[in-house]
Parts: sequence; structure tokens; C-alpha cells
Amino acid sequence: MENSAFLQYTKKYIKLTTEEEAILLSKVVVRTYLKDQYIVQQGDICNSSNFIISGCTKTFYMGADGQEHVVMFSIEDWWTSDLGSFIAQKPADFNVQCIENTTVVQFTYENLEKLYTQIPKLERLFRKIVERAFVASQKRVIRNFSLTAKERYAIFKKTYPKIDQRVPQYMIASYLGITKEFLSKIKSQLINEQ
Amino acid sequence: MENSAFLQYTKKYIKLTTEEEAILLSKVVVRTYLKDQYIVQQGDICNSSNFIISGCTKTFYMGADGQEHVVMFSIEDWWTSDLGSFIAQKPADFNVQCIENTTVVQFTYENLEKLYTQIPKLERLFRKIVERAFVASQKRVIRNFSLTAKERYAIFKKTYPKIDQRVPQYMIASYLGITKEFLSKIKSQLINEQ
DNA sequence: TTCATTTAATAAACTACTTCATTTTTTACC
DNA sequence: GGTAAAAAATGAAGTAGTTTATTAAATGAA
Repeated sequence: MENSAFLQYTKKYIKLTTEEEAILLSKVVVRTYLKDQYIVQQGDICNSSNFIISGCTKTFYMGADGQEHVVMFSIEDWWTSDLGSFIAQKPADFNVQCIENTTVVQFTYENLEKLYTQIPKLERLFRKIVERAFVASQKRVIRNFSLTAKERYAIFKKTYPKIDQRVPQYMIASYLGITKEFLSKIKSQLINEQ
Repeated sequence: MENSAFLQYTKKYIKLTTEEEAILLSKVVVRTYLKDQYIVQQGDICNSSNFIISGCTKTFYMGADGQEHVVMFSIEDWWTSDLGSFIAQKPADFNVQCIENTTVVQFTYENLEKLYTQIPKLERLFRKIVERAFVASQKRVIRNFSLTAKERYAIFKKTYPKIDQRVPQYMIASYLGITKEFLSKIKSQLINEQ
């Protein structure tokens, strides 16, 4: 039943037969993590690719300065993993931590590799998913260059309309690449402007 | 013959039979652009995905401020396109312009779609290519956050060891997300330090 | 309810980077 | 080889964002 959101999602990209769906579901695990638990830990080899059914995660890394840098938030209908670690099976650069209780459809590396040979159409599914992720990432690079922190914050609120209430402000600041103090200043500016 | 570099490249990801290689090559065009010519123009629908045999391109867009922002440089053995435009067949956000005479192996959208059905293994090839591109893009987001312009410049010189001589400095500044004046300052600092 | 802990707000001093204006160097072409 | 145009260097003044320190508000556990 929790699987159904995932199957629904796959239909946007590829059509699977009933048997293929069954094979697919037999190779995934639906798993629930509690708030604050880690799905991936920096330094470990990331062994899972996770489709989020419910909840919210943050992907972050510890900088040389000992500071936490938030790379992304993931919510319902998104994926989370350390893809660099997952595809190369090398130690992860990132942590993925739940900031709410989070239920995911989880693919292990081994199972996904098997699935690719059993259901070649899945290559297409994941190609398309990663293509979109790449485009989104590239857009973010650009935004960081050509927009001010204030403008980026406005876009953030649009693209994650609800997350504002789900995620503490200092993490949002980190995601935006600014200090929590400066985000606080921006917010008070926005209030004074209207 | 120019194709051979491309076939060599594909071997890193998938194995193709001789017939498959023949089909693949029958659906691509080897094309040479002159310095300053555009492969993709902002606003047009990007109809090609290009593997670079020789030469160098820059991907950039015109900001609202009328300023040119360089998104990436592409050299031998890399790909260039506006992927967001290509996959969705929507107007391109970016220009891709040759900054040297450039020879590419070119896939049109229609041909690539046909190839995916004729040689499903290609889904795998492009999945893997895009996975790597995504990881690289994500790393760049991070670098832009946690490093100073000076540090980013050092990394730039390492990752593109030769491009430094091939590309004018003001474009490098734009790629790094800083002004040409500030890059000039950084360079003079680096000279004085040693 | 109370106390401890985490999160957010505010403000002053500081720094990385920009802007603008000028000069020097390099490139290219008749 | 000379001259125009493009690119790079230099410097002074300005701004977006940081750092550090302090206070206030919200959250959560006993």
C-alpha cells in the first residue's frame, strides 16, 4: 500500500507489466526511520537509493571548519541517497538524516543492479530521473551565482512551499549558503518592506 | 575515424556488438563548428546532444542584467548540450558557443530516441553518463558554498589543467562566479605569495 | 510549572567581493 | 610594423554577507 505511491510515480516515466511490478516490489524494502536517524553516514559506503513516501530528510556534510553544510532537503516523491558513493561504491561525502519520521522505498545497490538486468526498462526510468536531477542541480549552480541571498530565499519558499514550517531556520540558512544571522536579517527586511 | 574516440569512450560504460556499433554510428553526425559559432542558442529548442572530439565550448546564459554567465566549459571527451531543453524539448536557457574550432559527434533528439529503442543498452550508457554529471554538478554547488574564490580557482586549474591557456580570463572569472577584476587580484595575490 | 536547552533576533565591527574609473598589455588585422 | 580593439591589471570606494557577542523567544523534559 505504501508501495502504491512509488508505482504511481514510476508510471510518469515508464509502463510496467503486472509481473514486472511484482518483481520490482520484491526487490525493494519499505522502511521507516525515526526523526534524527541517519539513512546514510559520511565515510560509509552508501548502499541505498531511497524514494520518500512520507517525511523529510536533509543531506549535509561536515566541512573542514566543523560546520554543517546542508546540500538538499528531500520530501515526499523525491529521492535521497549519496549518489556519488552509491554508483561508485566508495565512501560517502554526505550524511542523510531524517528531520521527521520518514518512510522510504529502499533499493540496495545489489538489488538495483539485479533489477536493471531483469527489467531493462528500469535503466530508462532511472536515466530520466537522474536527467531531471542534473538539470535541477545545474539550475541551482546558476541561481547561486546570479541571485542574491534574498532572491534565493524567495525561490526556496516557492519550490518548497511547506518545508518552511518543517525545517528549522538555521538549516535553511545553511542550504541557502548563508549564515543563520543573515537569514534572520533578510526575514526582518522582508517584513519591514511591506 | 573521428568516431573512434567516441566508440572508445562508450566502452568504458557498456559493451556493444559490431552491429550495434554500426547502428549507433549510422545515427550520429560528425560535425565541425568554427570558433565563435553556436551549437545551441538560448530560446531555441536544443535539438542535439554533443560529444566533443576536439575543441572547446562554453555554455552560458544572458542574465537579466545583460551579463554573460558562464555555466561550464566542455573539452575533449565531454558532452555538451542544454540538457533541460533537450529532454523536455522546450526553449533553451543556455547558449553553447565554440571558443575554438570544435568537432563533435552529434545526436539529434529524434535519432537518440530511436536509438534507445533499437539498442536498449544505450539507456544504460546515458544513465551512467548523467549520473556522473549530476554528481559533478552537486560537488560544484558545494564548492561554491564552502570555498573562497581563491580556493575555487585553485580547483579549477587542477580540474582543467590546460584550459587556462585556451580560455580568456574574463570567462574563467564568470565561471567561478566572480568579476574579472577580482580574479585579476587573486592572481596577483598568488604571485606575491610565493 | 519550572528549568535547561535549542532556536531566533538584533547589532556592531569586519571581510570577501563588487563597481567604477584609469592604465597597461596583448591580440589581431590592414 | 603600426594602429585599433580587446583583454588584463591596478586602485579607491562601496556593498553583501560574516563574525562575534548579547538578548529574547520557543521547545521540551522532569
